[in-house]
Amino acid sequence: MDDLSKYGIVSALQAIGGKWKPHILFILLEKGTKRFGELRRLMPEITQGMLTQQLRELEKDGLVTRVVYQEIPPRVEYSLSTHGKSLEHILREMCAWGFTHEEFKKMDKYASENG
Amino acid sequence: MDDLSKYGIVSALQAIGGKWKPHILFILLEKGTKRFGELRRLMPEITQGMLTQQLRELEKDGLVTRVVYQEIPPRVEYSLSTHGKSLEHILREMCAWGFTHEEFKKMDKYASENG
DNA sequence: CGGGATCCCTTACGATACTG
DNA sequence: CAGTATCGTAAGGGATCCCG
Repeated sequence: MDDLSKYGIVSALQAIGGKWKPHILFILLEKGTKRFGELRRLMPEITQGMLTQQLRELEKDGLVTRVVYQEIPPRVEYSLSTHGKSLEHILREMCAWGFTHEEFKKMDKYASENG
Repeated sequence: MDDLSKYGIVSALQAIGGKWKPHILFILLEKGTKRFGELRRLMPEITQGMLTQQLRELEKDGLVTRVVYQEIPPRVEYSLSTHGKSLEHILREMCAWGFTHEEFKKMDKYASENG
């Protein structure tokens, strides 16, 4: 690994970073194909506009596949692309590290409060 | 992995995300202990203030160890803590995935431009 | 149902000047 | 040398309204 390592990680962070993308990716990873409305129900805090925007970015990055069914009422389904699924291992590792990090911070706080 | 997976990843992203932290972590990972001025020279684009802020946050998160030598002129050395080193595997995987992602985007662009 | 458009706020980031 | 303080800008995120 050379001095340009950072560029790879910057690209990765742009693809999966932000407030909502990890959550969306995990849902599609764990639960498979979902409609727009289902995603909204699974993420009650997100607004319609933000969900649309995040899905568009994930689609543009090739991580999520969007399928539109020309029906009345309209139906749109989202799923992970093959490329998106290649993130599974890294997402799970980040998740695991994050949990140990939370534990570490609690212990660290305890240590600093009690010597 | 349950529905709360996202929390781990949010914690991880807060610890290593942002414009500068990955670069700082990679430098300390690859080159070992560095003084403040050395870090500045290795990252010419960052301002003093930002470097200080990012290092403080990394230190607060327990990823980076800061050692002050009471000398004139002052000397301060930064290095990865044991906990910080536990990020090595994940950082390298993110970096590798990021590079393949860049290649994917180029191919995807080519495909969309040429059928 | 699944959006798009607009406006607003907060946070991240950055430039500059000053200091023990 | 290794910071701190202040101020300004850019980007991310959010509320609301409208639409085929």
